[in-house]
Amino acid sequence: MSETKDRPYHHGDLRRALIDTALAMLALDQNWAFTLREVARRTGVSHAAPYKHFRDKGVLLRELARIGFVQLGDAMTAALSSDISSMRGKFVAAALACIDFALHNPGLYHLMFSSDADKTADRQLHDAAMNTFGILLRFLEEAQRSGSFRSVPVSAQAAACWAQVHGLAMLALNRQLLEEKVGNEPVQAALDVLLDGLCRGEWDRTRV
Amino acid sequence: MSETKDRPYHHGDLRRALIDTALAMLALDQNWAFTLREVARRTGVSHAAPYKHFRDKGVLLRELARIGFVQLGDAMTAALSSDISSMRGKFVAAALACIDFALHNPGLYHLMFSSDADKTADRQLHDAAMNTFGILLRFLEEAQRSGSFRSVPVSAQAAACWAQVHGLAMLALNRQLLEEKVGNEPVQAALDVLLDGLCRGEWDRTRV
DNA sequence: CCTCCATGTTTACAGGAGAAACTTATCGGG
DNA sequence: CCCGATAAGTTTCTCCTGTAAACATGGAGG
Repeated sequence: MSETKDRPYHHGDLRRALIDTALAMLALDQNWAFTLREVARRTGVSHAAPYKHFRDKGVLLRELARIGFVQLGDAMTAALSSDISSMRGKFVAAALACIDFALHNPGLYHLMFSSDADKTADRQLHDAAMNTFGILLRFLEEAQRSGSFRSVPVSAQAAACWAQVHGLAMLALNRQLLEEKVGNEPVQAALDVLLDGLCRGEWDRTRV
Repeated sequence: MSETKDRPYHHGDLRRALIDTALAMLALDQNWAFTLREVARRTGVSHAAPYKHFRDKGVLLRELARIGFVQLGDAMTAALSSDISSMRGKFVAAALACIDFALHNPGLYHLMFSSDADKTADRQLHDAAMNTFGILLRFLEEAQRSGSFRSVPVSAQAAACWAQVHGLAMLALNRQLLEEKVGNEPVQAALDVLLDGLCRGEWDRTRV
C-alpha cells in the first residue's frame, strides 16, 4: 500500500513475481505439470493476469529456461574459479556443480533441456545456452594449453563432457543411478572414466 | 468377423491397437502432448474405451516405456552381435544403435527417460530397464576380460557409458548438437573421447 | 481535473482426464 | 435354445487447463 518502489501499476512487478513463483515451484517438484493457472493462483492474481506479461505459456517457459542457463553458468564459473589447482580437480568441481544445480532445481533443469523450451524459437534463450556452453569450451582450451588435457579437437571433448554431465544429471534426477545398477559412487566413478579419456598420461586413482 | 483368434470381444484386441497407435505417434513426434483421447480417436473408439484396458494414462505410458526398453535392448544386442571384431568397434556400433533408436522414436525415447514413466511405480518397467542396462554390463565385463578395456570397476564404466550415450541422444533429439557448438561429427568425436578413457593403451585416430 | 491506457478481473469456450451410468454382445449353464 | 452374468464399449458429466474477449481500475500526462 505505502510502497514507494517503482512498481508499475497495481500489483508491483507482477512479471517478476510470476517468474519467482514459477522458479520456486520448479525447484521443488520435477514432476510438476506446470499450469499457468497454478502460478497465477500462488502469486495471488487472476488466472488471466499472466497473459498481460507473457503472450502464452511458452514464452514464460522459455524465459524461465533462459534464467536457468544463466544460473547454471554462474554455478560453473564459481566452481571453476575456486582455488583447486589441478585441471582435473576443476573439471570435477564444475561437473558436480552442474549436477548439484540439477538436483536442486529438478523442474527447471528438465525444462532447460526439454523441447518445451524450444531454443530455435527464442533468440535470448539460445544465446544464454550458448554462453553457458562457452564456459566449458574456454575451460577445455585452457586445459589443453596447460598440457593437462590431450590435444584433440576441443569440440569433441566439449561434446563428450556436455553429454556426459547432462546424462549424469538426468539419470540422477530420474533416480536411475541406483546402487544395484552403477555402484555406490556413480558420479565420481563415471567422471573418472571420462577424465581418463580427457587427460594426458595416467592418474593414480588411489590418491584421490 | 470370421476371426478364430482369441480376440476378447468387440473390437479385437483393443489394448494392442491402442498401444500400436500410441507407438506410431510417439515415433513421429517428440513434442506430442500425448492425449489419451487422441489415441482413442485415432484407434476409432470412444474416449473412454481405453480406461477398460488401462486404469489411467500413467499405466499406458509405463507400458509404452517398457516396450521401448525391450526394443532398445534388442537394437543394442543386434549391434553387439554384428561381426565387428574390435571391442571398440562394437561399442561404437551399440552406442550409435541407441542414438539411432532415439532419433527414430523421439517421443518414445523421451518418455522412457522421463519421470512420466516412473520406474518405482511399475515392477515390469523397472525390470525391462534393468535388463537393457544389463546388456551394457555384460559387454563391459567381456571387454575387460578380453583385455581391450581397462580394469576398473565395471559399474563406473557402465555409469559413464550410460550417461554419455543417453546424454548424446538427448542432445541430438533436442537439436543441441549444432555445428557451431560441437563440430561436425559430434557423436563419433564424443565417443572417441569416452573410449580413450575406457580402452587400454593408445588408439590411432587417423586409422578410423 | 479528466482522460487514456497499462494492468488487472470476469466471463466464455474448446479440449483433456477421468468417473459413473448406460448399452451391447459374447459365453457358460440350465 | 434361451438367459442372465459380465467384459467391452459408449454417453454423459464434472473438474481442470489454456487462451481469447469484454470489462474494470487507477496512476500518469495533458
